[in-house]
Amino acid sequence: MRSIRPGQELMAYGAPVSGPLIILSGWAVRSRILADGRRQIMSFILPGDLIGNCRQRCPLSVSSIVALGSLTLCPGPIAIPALDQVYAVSHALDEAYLLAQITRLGRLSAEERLIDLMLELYERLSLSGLTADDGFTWPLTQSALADALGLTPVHVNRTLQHLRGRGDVTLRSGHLQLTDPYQLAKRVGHITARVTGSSELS
Amino acid sequence: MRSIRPGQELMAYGAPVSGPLIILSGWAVRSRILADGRRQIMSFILPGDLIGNCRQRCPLSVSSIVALGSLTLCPGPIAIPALDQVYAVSHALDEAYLLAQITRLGRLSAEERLIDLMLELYERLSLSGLTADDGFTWPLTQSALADALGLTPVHVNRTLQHLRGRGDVTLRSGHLQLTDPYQLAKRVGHITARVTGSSELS
DNA sequence: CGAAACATTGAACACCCTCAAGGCCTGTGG
DNA sequence: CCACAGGCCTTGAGGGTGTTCAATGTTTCG
Repeated sequence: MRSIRPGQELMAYGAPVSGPLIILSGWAVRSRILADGRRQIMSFILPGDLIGNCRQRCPLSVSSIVALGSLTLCPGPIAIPALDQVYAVSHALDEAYLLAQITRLGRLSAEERLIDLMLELYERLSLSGLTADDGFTWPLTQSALADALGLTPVHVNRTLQHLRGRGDVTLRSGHLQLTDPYQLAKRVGHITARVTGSSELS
Repeated sequence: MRSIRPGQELMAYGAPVSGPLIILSGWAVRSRILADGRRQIMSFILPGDLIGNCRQRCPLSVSSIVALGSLTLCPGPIAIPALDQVYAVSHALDEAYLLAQITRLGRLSAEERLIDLMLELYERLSLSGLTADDGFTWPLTQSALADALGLTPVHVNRTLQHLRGRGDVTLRSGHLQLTDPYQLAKRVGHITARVTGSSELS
């Protein structure tokens, strides 16, 4: 098990991938920085998630991975046939979340993007039992949210206030509370990721 | 080998994935349609590309796949250990292209998005020998481009004319010609996808 | 207690959208 | 051969969503 400090880079863009890691606690982001400093967050990595899950020889990282807060992680087991399915499902879910992110950025309004992302995080954390009473720990700054949603921090702030004003969410001191997740999902047309026919998840 | 008509759906969203397929000729798109009719194209599928490349049990499709023009394809070989690496690299490249798409949609301007996508398609087709003299067949309507780039067809049209006006590209009758790919790549900070340490690609 | 990071607010502007109309090209049928 | 229909592309004018710049308030932490 390893401990990581806030802001530390777990994996650098273009660097060789050493091996699979499992996040035990804390959040991280997969991101890319453009030449002029613009940053795009591709996806969020939550407790229980697997990273560095590559099958090709000499894999290179296609994104950098940065710890949002303090993080603990441990090496993932390799070459255990019984875990093939777990790795495969994990990989498929990762892909599904990337597709959801593309749809958010390409076709949703700022308000829809925020709600849709909150619902995705809520569902993913629920699978690990990290939610309680439709709420969960929220370590994201508005600036990080902006980089994930393709917006500016200023506009994220205004959109958040709009959501608070409508009573859709309660967000303060690192905790997000969804007033009515089902109703929100219906409003923005949010769909839950599903990658296998049977109901075996994660 | 199978032939597919223009507009035909190869794979439906949420439907079981039957098995791997290889595109022999023609282009297709991975897309998702929202409840109100908005469409987002996640990625383009080019000749030589592999689809339905899932390892989990009972895989469900997380996007629908639609033929852009006429298409020919054949089933991909399965359970041949020697091909594991090919499948792994194909999968890694797919992921890299999704990340590139996320960055395009989240942080690039309309003009940058267009150029960046053109360069990606150019590079991918080059790997299959489907380009000649910095140009290639261009089967995309402006409407399809808009759905891929998160823009409206009207604005795609205006942006294209701007590019033509600057002499960056020549686009007419189904053929795209890049005036100076290297210069364009430099201008928008485009980076070529790379997923393995050695120089074995595709 | 002071500094730094984060959140909030206002005003002006830009990029891209919407709506609507017209032009071009291709294939089809009379 | 011509008329017509249906995609697709093009163009204009006006409006809205989100940006930029800048300043102030708030929280956190050493």
